[in-house]
Amino acid sequence: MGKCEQCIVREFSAIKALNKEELLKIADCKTSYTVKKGETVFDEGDALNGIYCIKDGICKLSKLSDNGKDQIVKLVKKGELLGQRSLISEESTNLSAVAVEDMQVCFIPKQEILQFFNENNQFSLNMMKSVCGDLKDADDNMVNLAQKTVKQRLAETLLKLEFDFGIHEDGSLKIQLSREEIAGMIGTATESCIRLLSEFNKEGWISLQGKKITLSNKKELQRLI
Amino acid sequence: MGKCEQCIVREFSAIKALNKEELLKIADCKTSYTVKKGETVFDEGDALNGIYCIKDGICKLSKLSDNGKDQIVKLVKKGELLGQRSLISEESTNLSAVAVEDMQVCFIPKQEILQFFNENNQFSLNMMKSVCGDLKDADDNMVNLAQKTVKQRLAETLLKLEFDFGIHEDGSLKIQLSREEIAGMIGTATESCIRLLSEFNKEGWISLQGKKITLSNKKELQRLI
DNA sequence: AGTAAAATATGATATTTGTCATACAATTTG
DNA sequence: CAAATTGTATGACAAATATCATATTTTACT
Repeated sequence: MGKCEQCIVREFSAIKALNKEELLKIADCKTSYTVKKGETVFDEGDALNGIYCIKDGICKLSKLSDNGKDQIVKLVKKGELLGQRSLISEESTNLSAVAVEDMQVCFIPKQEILQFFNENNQFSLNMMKSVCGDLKDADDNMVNLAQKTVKQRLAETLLKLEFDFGIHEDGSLKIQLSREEIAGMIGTATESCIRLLSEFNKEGWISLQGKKITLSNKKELQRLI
Repeated sequence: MGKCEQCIVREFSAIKALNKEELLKIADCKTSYTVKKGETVFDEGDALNGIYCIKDGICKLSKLSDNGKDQIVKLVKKGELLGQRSLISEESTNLSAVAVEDMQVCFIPKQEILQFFNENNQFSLNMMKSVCGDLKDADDNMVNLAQKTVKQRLAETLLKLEFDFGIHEDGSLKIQLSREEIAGMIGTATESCIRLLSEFNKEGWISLQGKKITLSNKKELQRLI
């Protein structure tokens, strides 16, 4: 079992504030496992008994709306943590987490984390900063959802996906989402999303080959926003 | 100058974790002042050198969208703090804060707060919880904006305004917002908002007398959602 | 009080977006 | 491998919402 010292999560999350001793502690109590694409890490309403470190893969945080559609609130990728908000608020989750690609995660029990909060101030501060970052993103997102057209939101989302997750050698987006998932991110009907992707394709701004999306004219996409 | 001990902000915010000594410290360095309705506490992009305690009044946190409309992200009322996110993230603000009614605020310099973060763990925890609460609200709001109709959002917002700010003896909402502000909360055009308010009025679900709004059939409003 | 400015209200119309129907392609399953 | 299921695509239409125009009312100002 890994000692957490080399873990990527240590580079990108609040965990980086932990010292060797503390790392050994979580190495000792953590549970590692795999979550296959499409499988659920936790569900809306679940009470979490700890947080998840994402060693590899990507998952979507989403919430089911009354109309039956799943709104994707955030994509979380390797190096990041999952479940902090619920742990801090001492509430059950308001979102569900489902793997968008195969994931490697480690579960760390609540007690350990709470102890770090009490003993390691830098850890608390890092965690706070991370939540604040999420809050800022959420605020920005709210404004986009409220004030921008679906077309603008799609263009912005595509650019953000490329920025956040990168591209393959052939130029296509590394992250592969279904049309339904993209629609769930921008807050529109799946059909509208498909239609707009086709339109972008016809305009030559993107190119589509199956699930693969390549942004071929980012300037034009940027101009839309 | 007050000693902060009796201040309402101490009841409802992270400040409640501070002991007498710490309270005296902020009492010593704080600046109290009044912000008139319509005046700005801080503007999007401002670098804040501290946080604000709201002793009285209400303000709106909003963000200007590219289309020139102001999206209201949150209403903040007496007892709450303002500017924590920017302080923690060490970034300039992403939102502007404008008084919706006359406010009494106290400004506490950054250094004091940062010191409390280092020395008072409960204070940090409280602050974290508060930001997490904001994050949860923002997530919920995102889903509403993305998945619900304007009509549903208006109904929900009206109910929430009554819940959060209460009613006068005559039953009308204590908080008075312009139609434009309500539109900015639900993310729609001012005209659409006015039109729907008229419709709700005709249906007998609410009654309008100038800026005063009374929810006369909350069941029906609830049913809409 | 009287005028200007701003906020509210409402109609007419255009645009955007959602919904339903259907076809086809891709993927999964037995 | 074939059948069934799921995902993608597109058309036709309906519904929701924005925009523009124009009254009317309220508020602010000297």
